[in-house]
Order: sequence, then structure tokens, then C-alpha cells
Amino acid sequence: MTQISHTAITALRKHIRDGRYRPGEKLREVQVADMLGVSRTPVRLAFRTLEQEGLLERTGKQGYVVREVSADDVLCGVEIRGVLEGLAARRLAEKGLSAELKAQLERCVQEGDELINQPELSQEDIEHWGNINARFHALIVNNAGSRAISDAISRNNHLPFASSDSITIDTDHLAQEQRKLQVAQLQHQLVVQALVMGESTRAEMLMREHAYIGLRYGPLFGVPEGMAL
Amino acid sequence: MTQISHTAITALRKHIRDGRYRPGEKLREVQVADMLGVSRTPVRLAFRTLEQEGLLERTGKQGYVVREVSADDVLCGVEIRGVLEGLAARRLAEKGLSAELKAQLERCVQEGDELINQPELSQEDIEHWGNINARFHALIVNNAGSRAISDAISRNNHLPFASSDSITIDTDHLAQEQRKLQVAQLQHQLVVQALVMGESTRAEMLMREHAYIGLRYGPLFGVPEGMAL
DNA sequence: GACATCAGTTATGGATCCAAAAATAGGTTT
DNA sequence: AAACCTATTTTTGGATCCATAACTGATGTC
Repeated sequence: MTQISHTAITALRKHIRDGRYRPGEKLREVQVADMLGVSRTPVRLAFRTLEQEGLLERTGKQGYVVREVSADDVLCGVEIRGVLEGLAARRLAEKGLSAELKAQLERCVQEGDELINQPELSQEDIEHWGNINARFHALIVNNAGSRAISDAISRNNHLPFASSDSITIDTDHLAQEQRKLQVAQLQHQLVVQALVMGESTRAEMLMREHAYIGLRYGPLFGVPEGMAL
Repeated sequence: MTQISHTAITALRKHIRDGRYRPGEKLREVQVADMLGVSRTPVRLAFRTLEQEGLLERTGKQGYVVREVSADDVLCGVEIRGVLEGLAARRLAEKGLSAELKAQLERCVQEGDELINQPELSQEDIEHWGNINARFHALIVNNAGSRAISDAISRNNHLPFASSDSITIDTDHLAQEQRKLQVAQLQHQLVVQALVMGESTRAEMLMREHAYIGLRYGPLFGVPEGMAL
């Protein structure tokens, strides 16, 4: 099954993300449907979903517009992920890691470590580290005992820059980015350490701080600020 | 505009909440449409929305089923609200309260205080206090600087027992409930105090603890446990 | 007897149609 | 000239239609 409505959702997300639909711009069902070459039905479904995700909002009585995103909204998205992933880490530490999960987390850290401490990083390496990073976060979030947390996080991740994927932005400053990723990697190691030791508060706080890596750490290493904050 | 799809959403929420649709039960578009006396279109829209909210989930290739909710899921919903409202309170404390907001919060506390310290509470009083409680939480959440937080919370509130409204359950034990509400009221006062003083961490932690009131405080006052936890 | 395959049935997704509500534009009145 | 009312156009929401994918059951073969 092709699931046109699903492709419509991702296509619209992409368009909004890339600024092809500007904040405040009104979206008309027919126009979007024509643009995607589909009928209005999947577009209507997509609009509902994107409204739930917070990318669109209703204007008065009729129509959806692309939601404006302020710098504070971006910060908020990051902080929300921080507290939610922090909650996941705390719960995990409190109930204890399974041997299986402990091994998986340590494998993540191991792989990341070998990758990030090379003398020079290629574009490809950074991408690879991004995958490891995603795996790490997913492991913690999906093992916190309830889908409620992972659901809340994945909903939040649709907000611009809120996802843990949005660490690496600037590919022109690989050297500086590497230092940033090394710090991120260290934070991963510390989180695993805390989780293994059952230090739940420490795990929570480390995870909360870790969320800020994409937003607040770059300038310290000379990466020009990606966004106005 | 009647917005049939909206009534379909709320009707379905109610049916699931009341257990008329059991966890694990499969929902068919036609059957639900017939039950509500509408066509399939609004039902399809409603299914998507309820899936986003976490009340329904897809089964394999075809169909939606009512999501199973474990005791741990309920606890998780409460904890998620705790960290999110805690985040809101912290942000509020850090940026400082406007005179307007300070007055509104203090009015909330004032009204609640007069109400809750009567010698005996009626059913009506408890309902009234529920409204004040809702106002209090809304004031904090909606003034945290970004709609991202209030959106995340209102999505979370659709989960069973996760909303701050679900404090009062047991109307047969008014005396015990009163003691619980007095504690809740005290927590409100402490939160306002911390907010006014700019004690951001204290405000956050009080708010997080406050989330547990519906779940963990009842037994201390002799209210039989509402749910199996 | 169990498993696989094939036909029949059912349910869902997408497209189209229709009616009603809302935006817009134009004209009239004060 | 501004405001209000009306008529036209636009847009959305709901219903229906159609094709296709998924489930069910039966038959046949190993």
C-alpha cells in the first residue's frame, strides 16, 4: 500500500521545514492537492495530522496557516525534549537496566567513541555518528516502560530543531563540529554510567543538559550560531 | 458550523473513556459511522486525530484498535504532565511574573483557600474547586512563553487520568477528599510563593510533585485507591 | 491431518460530488 | 467618504462512489 496520505504528510513537513511554505502562509486544500498531484482527501487528513503536530494552526473560521516559530519556541522545543528524555532516563535508572539493554547502550557508546576520536572526520562520519546518536536516544526513550513517553517525544520532535537529530548543522566547520560531537559523546558515556549505577537523578539531569547541545554548545567552540538565540 | 468530525472525536473519546469501547477492541469505520449516524468521512478524520492522541493505534495493516492502558501508562502520563508543568513553572519563575499574572495567580489561591477551608464541603464546592484548579494550571502553562508547552500538555491530557482535572474521583468520601484538596491547595500556594520569589528550581519541583496528588496522596488520607497502582 | 492456495467477502483509501459557510467585491445608503 | 448590506465566488466539510488491499473460509494437495 502506497498510503498517499502519508506521503502527503511527509511532503508537507518537508515543504514547511524548507521554508517553501512560509510561516503565516495560508494553505488551501485544492492548491496543495494540485501541487502534490493528489485529490483533496489525503490532503485533508494530512492537515489534521500536521495541526496535531503543531506545524499548522487554524485561522479563525476557515483554513490552516503555517505556524510561526519564534526563537523562544525553538528553545522550548529543546527544553521539552530535555525534560521528557530526562524523565525516561530517570525511570530507566530507577527500574534498572536489563543485561540486554546495558549491552546495547554500551555498544552505542563504544561505536561512537571509536568514530568520534579519529584525527579527522569526514562528512560521512558525521552522518554515521548521527545514526548512532539516534539509536542511543531511541534505546533510552523506548525502554522507559511506557509508550506514553516515546509518543510525547516523537510528537515534539516534529517541531523545528527539537529533534535530537538536529545536532549537526554546519558542515563547513568540521573541526569545530567534531569538538561539539566529542562533548555529546562524553555526555552519552556519562548517561550510561549513571544509568548503570542506578543514579537516577544524575541520569535525568545529564539527559536534560544534553538536550542543549545543538543550541548552546556550538558558540563555545567557535561554530557561528545557526539560529538567532 | 456544526463540525461533525469534531463531535465524532469527542464522542469517541467519551466512549473509550467510559469503556464502551474496550481496550484491544477493533474499530471499524462503517460501524462507528452508523453508531454516530454520520458518514465515514468524519470518522476517518477522527481516527487519525485519536491515533495522534494515543487513544487508538493501528493493528498491522488494517484497522484501528483501542489502545491498552496499563497502570504504568497511567503513572507515566502523570509524570509527563509533572515534568512539563514543572518546566513551565521554571521558565515562568526565571523570566519573572507580570503584575497582571501575579494578581491572577494570587486571586486563584485566595479563592481556593476560602473555599477549601470551610467546615464541610459539598459536591458543588468540589466542582467549584476543580474549576479554580483548572484556571491555576492554565495560567502557569499558558504563560510559559511558548505554545509548545501548552500544546504538549494538552495532548498529554487526553491520556486517561493524566489531566490535572482528574484529582477528584471519589465523591463518597468527601471528608478524606477534603484533606487531599487542602494539600493540593497548599501546594498551589507554595508554587505561587516560589514563582513570586523567582525560585525557579523550587517552583519546578513543587509542580512536579503536585502532579502526583491524584495518584499517590489519596491512600495517605484513607481514600480507597481508585486504580490499581 | 495439516498446510497451502485460491475464491469470495469485507474494509479501507482515494477521488469525486454536493451543499453550506465564509471570504470578497461591489453597490447602495446614510 | 465610510459603513453596511447583498450577491458572487471561493473554500471547506460531509457523503458517496470506486478500486484495491486485506481478511475469511473452503477446497485441494501433500
